[in-house]
Amino acid sequence: MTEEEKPRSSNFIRQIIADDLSRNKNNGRVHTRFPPEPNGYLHVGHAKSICLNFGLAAEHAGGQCNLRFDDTNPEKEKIEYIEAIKDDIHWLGFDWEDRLFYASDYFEQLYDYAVHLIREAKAYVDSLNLEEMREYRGTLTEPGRESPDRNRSIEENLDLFKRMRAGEFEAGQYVLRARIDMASPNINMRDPTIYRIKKTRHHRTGDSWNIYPMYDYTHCISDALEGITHSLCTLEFEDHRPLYDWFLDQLPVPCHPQQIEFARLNLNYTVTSKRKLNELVDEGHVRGWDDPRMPTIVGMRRRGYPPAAIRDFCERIGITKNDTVIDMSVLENCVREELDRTTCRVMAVINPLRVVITNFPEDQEELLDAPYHPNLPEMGSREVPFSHVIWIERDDFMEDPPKKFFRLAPGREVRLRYAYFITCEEVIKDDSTGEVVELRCSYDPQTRGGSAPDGRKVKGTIHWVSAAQALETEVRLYDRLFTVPEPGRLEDWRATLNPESVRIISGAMLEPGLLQAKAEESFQFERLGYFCVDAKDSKPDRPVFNRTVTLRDSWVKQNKSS
RNA sequence: UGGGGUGUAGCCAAGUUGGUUAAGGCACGGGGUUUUGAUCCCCGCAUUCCCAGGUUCGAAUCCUGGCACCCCAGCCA
Repeated sequence: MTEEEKPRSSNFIRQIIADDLSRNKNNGRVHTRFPPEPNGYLHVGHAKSICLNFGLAAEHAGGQCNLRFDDTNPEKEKIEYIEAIKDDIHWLGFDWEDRLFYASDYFEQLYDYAVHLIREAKAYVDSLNLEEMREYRGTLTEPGRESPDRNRSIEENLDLFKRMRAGEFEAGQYVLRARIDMASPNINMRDPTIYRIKKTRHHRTGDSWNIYPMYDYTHCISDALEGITHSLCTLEFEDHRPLYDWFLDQLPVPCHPQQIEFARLNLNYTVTSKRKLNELVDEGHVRGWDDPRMPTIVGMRRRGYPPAAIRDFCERIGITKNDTVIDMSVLENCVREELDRTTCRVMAVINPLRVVITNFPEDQEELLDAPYHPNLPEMGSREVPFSHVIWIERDDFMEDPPKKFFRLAPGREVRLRYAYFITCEEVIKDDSTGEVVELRCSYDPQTRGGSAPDGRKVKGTIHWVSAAQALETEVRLYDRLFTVPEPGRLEDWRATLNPESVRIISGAMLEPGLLQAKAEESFQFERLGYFCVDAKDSKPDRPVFNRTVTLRDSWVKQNKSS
C-alpha cells in the first residue's frame, strides 16, 4: 500500500496534460521544471510546487522534471541557498538526476537573442531613469507614453547594448526594453525592461557580466531551451503569460512551452512569504530558518514532519486557481497518519509527579516487556524497568476529580501501561504551598503485564517511567506560531505572534532506552504525541526532543466544551 | 472609467460533452472496539452549487445581468 497506489484526484493541470497527450502534442512528452530563485529557504508553499512538478513528471511514462535555479539577480542570491534547496528537494523525496540547470548557464544565449530582438526592431536601449520610466508607464487606467528613445536606430541600439555589456555605463544609465505596446491594458506589455546594468559579482558567473536579464525574458527562454512542455507557476504570473508567449513568438527558440498558473498555498496560523519568514529570522522571533515552528522545509524537517506526510498533504489539498487558506489540521492529520504507522511507542513523562510503590521492595528492579506498536507486532518490543519509585504525569492525578476522569485519584486504581495496577493510598503535599509532591500507592503483583486474573477492570491506563533508570532531558513543546488564522493579512502581523509557541521542558523523564535514539528519529511518547530527536541540540548522552504534533485528544476537547 | 483571475458545506475539493439520491478529505457531532481518552470501525453532516433572471422535459454544468474577493503600475522573482 505505497502512496503511489493511492488514487489521485483529478485537477485541471492533469486534465490539460491528459488532453495534450491524447492529441500527441509535444510528441507525447511531459517535461516540467522547478525553478527556485536561490535567495532564501524553501517553505511549504514551495513543497506544493515541487510535488506538483516532480509528481506530474513521475506519473507519466518518460516524464522528466528539471531543477533550474533562476539566478538572474546576483544582488539577492547566494551560493549557500543553492545547496540548501537541493538538500530540501532530495529530502522531500524527489530527484532531478542529471538535469540541474541555472538560468545563468544561458546568459550568452540570452544575450544573442536580445541582439536578435534589437535587429528586428523589437527591442531598444532606453535612457529613461527610474522615475521617468514609472511616469511614462501610465497607470492602471491610463495608457503609457512612448519613450523618446523608442525609435533609436538599430545600429545605435546594437552599439549601446554592446557597450552596456562591456561595462561602459553605470547601473541605471541605460536599460534594454522590449518594444511592444505602451498603450496595452496589460502593464506588463508596456515595453518591459529585459536587461539592466548591474555591476554585481554573480555567484556563478563571477565578474563576466555587467548586465543581467530580467525574469520575464529569461524564464520563457530557459523553458524553451530545456524543452519544457508545461511551465507551471503561481497565479500572480497570469498577467505575464502574454509576455511569456510574446518573447517565444519573436525568437527562433526550439519550442514553445505552455505556461499554466495555479494558486499558491496558504496555511492558517502561519505565514508563507519569503519576506515575512526572513523578517521572523532577522528580528529574532524564531531561532533560525530551521526553527521547528517555521513552515520552511528545514523547519518542518527539524520538527519531525516526515517527507511522506508532506507529499501526502500536497496531494490532498489539490491544485486549483482558487485563492484559499488550508487548515493546519489537514497537514497535522497527514503527519499523524504517517507517524502512526511508522513510529515506535515509548514512554516519557513531561511533567513528573513522584509515585512511591509502597509494597514494592526498595532495592529491587524488574524488567517488563512492552511492545513497540500495539497494532503492529512485527515492530517488536523492548524491556522497560520498574522499581520502587516511578514518575507519572501530573495531569494523570486529580485530588478531586470530575465524574468522567478515569485516571488516578485518592483511593482509585489504574493500570500502569504494560506493568501493574496501582491504587493511590496517600497524597503527600508540601506543607507550605499545599502542592501535591508525592503519591503513595500500592501495586497488585497479580496484575503483572496489565491484566488481573480475577477479571477486574480499571477505567484508566497511564504511562510512567521508573525513576532510578529514567533519562532526564529536555523536551520542547511547540504550538502554532501565530494566534490568528491569517496573520499575513494584517499590517501589524508581528503583534499576533504566539508567545507560547514553544515551551521548553528541562526535566522530562524518559524511559532509558531512548538514550540510543538517533538524530531525527521519531517516536510516539504514549498518550502525549509524536516527538523526534533534535538534530542540532542533542548530545550523545543527552538527546533533546521536539514535539512534532500531539495525539488527538478527546479528553481535553471534552473539558474545553464543558 | 483599465486588464487578468476566482466563486460548490466551517476549511479544502471532485463534478464542467446539461440527465441518478452533488464524490472524497479535514474539522465537527454520535456510537462501537481498545492495556494510549490514540489508532481502527460504523453513522451523521450542502433539497443545493455567489445572487437574480432566462433556455430546457431536465442546469452546479448553457445564456444574460449583477455582486463579492484576489492579482497587476520593480531596472524583484
